[in-house]
Amino acid sequence: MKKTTQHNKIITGLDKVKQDILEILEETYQGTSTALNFSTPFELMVATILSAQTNDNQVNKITESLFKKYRTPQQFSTLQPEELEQEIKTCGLYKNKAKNIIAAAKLIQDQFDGQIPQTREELMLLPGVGRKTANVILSNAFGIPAFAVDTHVFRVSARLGLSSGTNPAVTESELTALIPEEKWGDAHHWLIWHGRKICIARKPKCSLCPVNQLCPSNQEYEEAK
DNA sequence: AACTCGGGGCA
DNA sequence: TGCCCAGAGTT
Repeated sequence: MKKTTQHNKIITGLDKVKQDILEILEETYQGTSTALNFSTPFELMVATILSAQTNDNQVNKITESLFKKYRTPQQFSTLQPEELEQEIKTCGLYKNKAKNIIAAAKLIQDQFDGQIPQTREELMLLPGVGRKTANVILSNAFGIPAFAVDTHVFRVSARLGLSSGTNPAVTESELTALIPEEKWGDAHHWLIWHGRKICIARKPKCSLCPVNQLCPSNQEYEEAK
């Protein structure tokens, strides 16, 4: 039983570090979150598909004029790929995205009565919608709790020891268990913001990191310099 | 598990 | 000018 007690103490200590990290991130990045406001779930889906491997700026620049011309699944489903490609050319990967968006619109028309589905399983049937995009739609459009794990969330949470870094789905469940539901939205923004500004993929700026004293990966990056 | 799509941002 | 990137699909 002594072993069990000791084990519990170690787990508690680790959890304390995780909570400290999350608290510092919260203080550091408060007010930096940007709301995802689109008038319909379908528009959010289109914008989220467009944002893959692309700077948000590129998407924000075109969505207003794009949705002024086309808004509904019905309207997108009748587009020719070349028409949509022209509209979204500045977002990168545009041929795939155009094809997927049109196909998704058709599927919503044909199989979902023109309404975008509200379960992850059904959302992931839509071309161009993977687990991350499905979770973005669930949480932002329908208020259904779902932690969207993109590459930033995946990398940063793994480096900080908040997750195992096995794969995005595992990270999703680990963060879901670690962070209180009412803070998922904030935590998501902190991790992404931190990943963009400080904990970047190559040569992370550990000296500027507000949690570098608590981070299990800090030493390794400092030594690598 | 590796490859592909791709223009824009940034060193 | 070259390298990298807020994913998802295919093989």
